[in-house]
Amino acid sequence: MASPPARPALRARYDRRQEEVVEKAAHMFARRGYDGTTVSDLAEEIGIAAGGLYHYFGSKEQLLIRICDQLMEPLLAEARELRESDGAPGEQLRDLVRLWVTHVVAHRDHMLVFQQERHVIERGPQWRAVRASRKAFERLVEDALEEAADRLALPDRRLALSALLGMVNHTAQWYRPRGRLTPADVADGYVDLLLDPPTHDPR
Amino acid sequence: MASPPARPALRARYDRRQEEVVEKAAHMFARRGYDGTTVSDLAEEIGIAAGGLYHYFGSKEQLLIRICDQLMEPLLAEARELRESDGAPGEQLRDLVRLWVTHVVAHRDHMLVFQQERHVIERGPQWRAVRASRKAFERLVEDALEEAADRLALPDRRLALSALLGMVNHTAQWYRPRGRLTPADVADGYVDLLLDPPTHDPR
DNA sequence: CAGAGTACCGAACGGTCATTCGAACTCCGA
DNA sequence: TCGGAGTTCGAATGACCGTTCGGTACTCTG
Repeated sequence: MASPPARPALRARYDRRQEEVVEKAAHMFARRGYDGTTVSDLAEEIGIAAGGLYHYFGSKEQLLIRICDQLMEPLLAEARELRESDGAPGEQLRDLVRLWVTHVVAHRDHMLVFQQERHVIERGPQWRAVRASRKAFERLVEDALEEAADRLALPDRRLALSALLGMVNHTAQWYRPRGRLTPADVADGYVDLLLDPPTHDPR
Repeated sequence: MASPPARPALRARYDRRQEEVVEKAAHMFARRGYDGTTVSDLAEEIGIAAGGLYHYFGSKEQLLIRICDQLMEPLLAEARELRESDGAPGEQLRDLVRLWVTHVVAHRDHMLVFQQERHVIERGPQWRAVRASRKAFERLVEDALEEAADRLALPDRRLALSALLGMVNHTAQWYRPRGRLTPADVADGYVDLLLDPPTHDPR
């Protein structure tokens, strides 16, 4: 991998191209799998020779790391921001899940890759940052659940957390943008499952 | 791949060995990924030379197919049996989810492989049977949800189905047999989330 | 114990793939 | 228009891996 160009005018183009590679790679990895996609396949999709890709990335694995980073880092940042904002503590859970589902849906390919390559992510020191991001985010969700504990439909909070993680992550596998549900609809559905029905409802 | 031995006395040993290969393969595939596990790795784990494995399996992919088949076929069969049994129609959902979670937990490695290699399963005619099993099973779950529709906490049944699929499948990723929750506990938790609280409860 | 059927070995093969690298080309800045 | 930084090509490389196959040792059967 070459270092990025020093001249600012060229730097922009370089960054744009690099971004294109990440995006196309995420799409192909999601469809055919990481190992099922050769560097040549990817290069052909971009429109350059295989060797040319290494101008933008040091290795195939670094590309994969970048995909996962781009997924987790902004999500974590936004979630932290939300957490520090004021707002009814009980309603933070709903906002968090909305943010989360929206993110998953907006980066479906990244998410599918992230899930499919779990075994790679779990091993190796080069994945430490990605693992830390995921852990930190899950911790935020856990805290939000804790704050809504008195309204939780499930006595076991660990189980509630696992259930929520399962539901939201699985969303990447079935959600279609042109469907009838918005990401917020989906998120609200999940939260409604987790929380007891409002008490002001007389039967 | 050689044909199985004709002599019955040897057939038993052959079958046992084959089963051992499937089990060990599922375990390694779950941990290191399908592509991350070489045939030599697997052979070493079994304790024979790489070539020797081909005595029991035609190819690495056939082995993967077998793993997925062994996961889905018994599950589908048991689910169908349950469905045809008598029992309160409303309670079939709970029994089905219990059966399902128990199965997922008992075959965690198979399940993890099944999820991780989704992109392979979706392609190619040799995977048709596996895809059909999964589809049929999901259909059974859908029907059970339908029957419990009047007690569902979520108006949107498709969303409820997706949520349930997400929760249960995700269970393979966190459940530990030595934990404090039994599979039935977990299953009941999921069902409790999906169903409205019982109406006979006076506040 | 003989010999057929069975299990496994171990070396080799063919193919694929990530990665490297020097040359060639493009295009910006002066 | 020129020089050089930046970009891409294309061929080569080296490693790895799934699979094959002929031979060997083992085991059950009669």
